Amino acid sequence: MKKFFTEQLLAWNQEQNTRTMPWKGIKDPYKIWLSEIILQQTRVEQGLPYYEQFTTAYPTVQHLAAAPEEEVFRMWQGLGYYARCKNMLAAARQIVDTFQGQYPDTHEQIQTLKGIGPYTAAAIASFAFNSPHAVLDGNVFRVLARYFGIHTPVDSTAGKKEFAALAQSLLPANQSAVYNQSIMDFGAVVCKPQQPACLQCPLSAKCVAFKQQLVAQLPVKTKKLVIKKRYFYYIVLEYKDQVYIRKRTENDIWQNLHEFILIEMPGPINANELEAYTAFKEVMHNIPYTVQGISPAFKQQLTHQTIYSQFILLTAAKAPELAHYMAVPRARLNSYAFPKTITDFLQNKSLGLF
DNA sequence: AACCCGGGGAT
DNA sequence: ATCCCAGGGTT
Repeated sequence: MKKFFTEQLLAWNQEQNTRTMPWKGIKDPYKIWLSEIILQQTRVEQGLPYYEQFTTAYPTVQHLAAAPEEEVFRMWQGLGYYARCKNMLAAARQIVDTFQGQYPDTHEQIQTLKGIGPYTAAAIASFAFNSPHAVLDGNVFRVLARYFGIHTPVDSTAGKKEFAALAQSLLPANQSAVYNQSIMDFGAVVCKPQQPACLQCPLSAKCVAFKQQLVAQLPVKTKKLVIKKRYFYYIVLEYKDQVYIRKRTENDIWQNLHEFILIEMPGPINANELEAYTAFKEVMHNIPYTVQGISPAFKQQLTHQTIYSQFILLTAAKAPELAHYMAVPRARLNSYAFPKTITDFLQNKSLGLF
């Protein structure tokens, strides 16, 4: 069963796999690494333009390591999971500082880099160095759960161990790069999450889930998604063509991105009445201002949160003294990274203010 | 072990 | 709405 699996998978790859990606088949560990970080929990189509931008702007790890953090974050803007960006930059500097600019070539060393876990270490080790480590990503979990009929939840510790051992046992040690590439492509193209192409699948004859009609039930996941709602009211305070922003530093969404003066409310309010709230008065207590306008509400759906944002535009009558905020000329806002909901606001010309 | 972290496409 | 995407880090 295992031998059939590996043989058929490699045959499918050779005969039917037409999936193409710019990083596929390359051997430069730096570019492989960039692609892997960008693609963590991110679809290939979404990550593709970012990969092109990063490899163009930073063709080597030395270029990336020397880049200003703000510039790198700006390039990452819109891709999400911003800790990846922070860790990527840290890893680039690790490589330059402690590995003499030479990308580490062993699985053990690779996994010491920031932002590289079991999956990414195996991917780089196999793709760049043909090292015999099986990748275990969402595709692999799904393909193996179905083909072998495994009901162990993939989001449990026991499941991760079981699937990791199975994946490793299937890996032909001298073909780790092509095998790892094949199983992920196969999961993305044939053994898809919804409506997999079982009738064209070269593995279906021995696929447990197919034979038992359990394809839709596998893989098993236990965690349930809880989505909380949050209500953000942003004060866009201007003084002499400068706008007040700050970097988010809390353990919360959008860490290291920038924002305007935020007042978060426990529930929705009428933005026209924001001035009456204590939180607003505390921020604006000795700043004379006039209201220039109030934006429509922006809604952003994240995986675990729904964010409702509204922007109140104020002009200060004298220079505001605001701790923790910096005054930035409007024309220079584009050198800072913002969350999607704020870039949406900045691009909304209906208010005529930006 | 449980929880947190974005944005977007498909259904 | 719900799921899931070339997952990793923190608590």
